[in-house]
Amino acid sequence: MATLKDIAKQANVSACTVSRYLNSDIVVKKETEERIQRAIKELGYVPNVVAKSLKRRETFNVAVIVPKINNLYYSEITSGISQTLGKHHYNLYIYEVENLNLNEEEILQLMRENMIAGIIFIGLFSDMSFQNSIQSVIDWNIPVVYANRCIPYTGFPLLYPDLVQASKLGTEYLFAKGKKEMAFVHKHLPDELLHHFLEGYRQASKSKETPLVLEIEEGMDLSRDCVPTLIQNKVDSVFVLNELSAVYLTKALVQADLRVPEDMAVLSLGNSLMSEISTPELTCVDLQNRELGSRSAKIILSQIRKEEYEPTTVLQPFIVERKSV
Amino acid sequence: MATLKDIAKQANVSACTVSRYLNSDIVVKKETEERIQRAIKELGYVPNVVAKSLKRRETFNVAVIVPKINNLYYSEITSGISQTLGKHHYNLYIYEVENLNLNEEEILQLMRENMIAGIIFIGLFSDMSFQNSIQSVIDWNIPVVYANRCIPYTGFPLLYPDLVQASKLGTEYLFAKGKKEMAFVHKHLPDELLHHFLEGYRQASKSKETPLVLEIEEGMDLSRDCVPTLIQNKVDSVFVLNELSAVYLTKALVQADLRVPEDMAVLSLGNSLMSEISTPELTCVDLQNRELGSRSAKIILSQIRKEEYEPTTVLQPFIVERKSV
DNA sequence: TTGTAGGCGTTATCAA
DNA sequence: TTGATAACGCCTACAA
Repeated sequence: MATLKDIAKQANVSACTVSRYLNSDIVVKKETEERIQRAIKELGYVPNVVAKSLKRRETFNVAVIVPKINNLYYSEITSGISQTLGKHHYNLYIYEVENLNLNEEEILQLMRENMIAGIIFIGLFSDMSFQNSIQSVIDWNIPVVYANRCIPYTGFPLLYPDLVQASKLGTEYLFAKGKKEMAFVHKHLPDELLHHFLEGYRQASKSKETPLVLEIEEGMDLSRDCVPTLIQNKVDSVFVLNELSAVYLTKALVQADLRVPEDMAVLSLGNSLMSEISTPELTCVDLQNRELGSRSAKIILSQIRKEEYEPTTVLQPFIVERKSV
Repeated sequence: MATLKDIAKQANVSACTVSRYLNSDIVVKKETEERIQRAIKELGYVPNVVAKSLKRRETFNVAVIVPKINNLYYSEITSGISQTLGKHHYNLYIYEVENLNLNEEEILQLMRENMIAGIIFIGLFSDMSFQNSIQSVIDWNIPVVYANRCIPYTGFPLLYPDLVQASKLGTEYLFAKGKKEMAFVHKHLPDELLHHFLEGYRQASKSKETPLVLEIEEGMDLSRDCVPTLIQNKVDSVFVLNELSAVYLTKALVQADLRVPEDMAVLSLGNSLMSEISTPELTCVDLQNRELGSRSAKIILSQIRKEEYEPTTVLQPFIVERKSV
């Protein structure tokens, strides 16, 4: 394995010159350049990024901490990150929390050991729990981005979709389609988040009454536990705040011989392939997950380069019309 | 940022001793150990893996080269890899070829620059094209695993599902369900692979006649171009060799007022969430993608550790019964 | 425009 | 059981 020194010797210059040439900030003589080029080819030289990282005290590695990678919701975000990072020649580490069995402290220690250039957290730690490690991250001065959760903390850049707007758009859309009585269905959504949706509903409906809110609990049978409740409450449309649940609920509705959307409209939150392959195809509120990832990566890069960046990025959702509303 | 030396000074030992203690191959005196431990705590020492890598000339980073991460087929494999790697404290780099705009040579150069401990290719390069770089990989002596494509090359470990068996199982299953005339539907499947399926069919049907094989081409409308062909050929069951296509074809069949499975059974290849949320839920041949990933990771680790490993791993598929057959 | 020398943080070799 | 010393491959003052 040839090193810089070998190239230098072969080209009859000093290692320093080769290094300068490769990092091409300062110009070298044309003839020198040619000799170096030839030596590199002849010896099949490949620079050693690890040595470079050690010397420069920085790597080109960005870590993404994600709950689960085989989930279209997260993998869409991740793919956006990957795309932007790749364009800028940064490498992408993936850490699936589900598989890792590490607590936050340990994850952060791992980041530090590996001289990670920046960390992108994709919404996963319960907000308060992460609060504990914030101090470490700040002390250590590692660029961090927190994507996909709206938490009130402003110590590092946040990116998330405008959930109030998502709710408002969705609610307006259902009303515009002639629906009178809507319900929200969600799965383990913390109160803070649910609150955004109720606020959006309030803005759109201009009514003081709160709509029915149904939580899907673990092991619940939608056909038995959920559909009857909706019917009893004379609900004619549901806004399901979890895409997969929207798909399953739609299945349950169809099975109960309800027509979607005539008897019951279903609006799903999130626009992955799942909504598209559901039957009927789900109309949904697109949260722009890929864009979220891409922007997260850009902000991490800005931080790494000590450039300016937006402390908060709120993405605007939009409706994608299909056949379930 | 405290270093080994700082710890050594604080604990009144040499850096060497601290290093030995941390890598705990050789024992140190109990009293020394305590002093070192205390120093580490007091100074908040975190080892520097980059320096370690440089010195030891090896990293703990494994790269996965994957066509597309936001695709359940690949992300299931990737997640299996991630899980196994995580258990052994290896880090996972992800390179999405679709985003990378790099040719093989460049990818391999990247791997080398970063001193990657091993590379897992997930079926993506057209076989012959990858053939060109094989020599580099072998020369460079980087552990490599090639997952999810059955190619005849045996220079490095291969893992793939038994496609002949998948086809045989599927065919037998369709016949067992009383179907008389089946067709294969695929999308851009190269002839070598298609061949496996025809072989499996032959073994299961014991007939010399070849079944109808229908290729879905780019921009094809399934309802218009595919369903009529199936009907004209009096086909009563299809084995779709691509999960997403199976979902869409099922949609088209239902739209054409065919009953699935009574008029036309659909068997899908691959068992991700997609088959499960399709309507009707798709019976499928599970290719064990997560297991494939997990095994790939294990083989990479064996190679890295210079242990023995299976040069070829063939995973046995199995039927998952749902409602489309 | 180019070269010299020292060090990034760790581990390996050898000696004590 | 421990320590001194020299690398690993690269970058960067500083000097020429």
